[in-house]
Amino acid sequence: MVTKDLLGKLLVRRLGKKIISGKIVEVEAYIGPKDRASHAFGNKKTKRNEAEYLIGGHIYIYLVYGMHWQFNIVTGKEGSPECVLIRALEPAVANRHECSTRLDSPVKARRANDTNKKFVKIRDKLVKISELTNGPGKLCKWLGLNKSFNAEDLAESQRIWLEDGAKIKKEQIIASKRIGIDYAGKYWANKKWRFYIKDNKFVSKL
DNA sequence: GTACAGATTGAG
DNA sequence: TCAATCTGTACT
Repeated sequence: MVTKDLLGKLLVRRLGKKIISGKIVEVEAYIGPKDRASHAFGNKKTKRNEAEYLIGGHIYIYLVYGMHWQFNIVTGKEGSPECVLIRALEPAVANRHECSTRLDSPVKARRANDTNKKFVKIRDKLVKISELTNGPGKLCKWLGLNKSFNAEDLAESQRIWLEDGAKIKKEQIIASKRIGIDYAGKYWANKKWRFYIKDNKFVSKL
């Protein structure tokens, strides 16, 4: 399954001259027309979700709750609306002591061995690095993603792309229920299509 | 046209 | 616990 293969890969973003990246540590699969929780349930196609029908490797990004972006990677064939929601990243800043964001100039994180004690400054607020990308809305904010990235091809883009990272062992991958889709009914809501890396501090929820 | 719910987050 | 506030859908 493509979904699990994304775990451990590096999502790389170019912001001007700066390049920031994060390891994908949490994903959710949405498998198209049959999936009641998918935006493309019943082959539904609207202006919002039409990027989902592109060939795998494109980006599908949309807004929820009027304020948060959700970053998805399309995984299906053309016309086959399947995608993977990226729920959490482990930012490279966690290992490097440095960070840059579109929201603020680069700031050095406080040196500390424990990730939970490292901070970066965003809009004059200190944010725990471990709180930076542990949620689908948060990671989009950190990477400065918005509607303009919709339908962008990850293989062609000069501002965002994927790189291979450390391979994640099967034993390290946990499967669980997807989040926030109770409206889809028990059958679909209970599908274990959320995958995350065991013991990773950046996963949004246990 | 109006009403409403949602793949969330952060403040109080 | 709740407000923020965009988008598509299902109504009138």
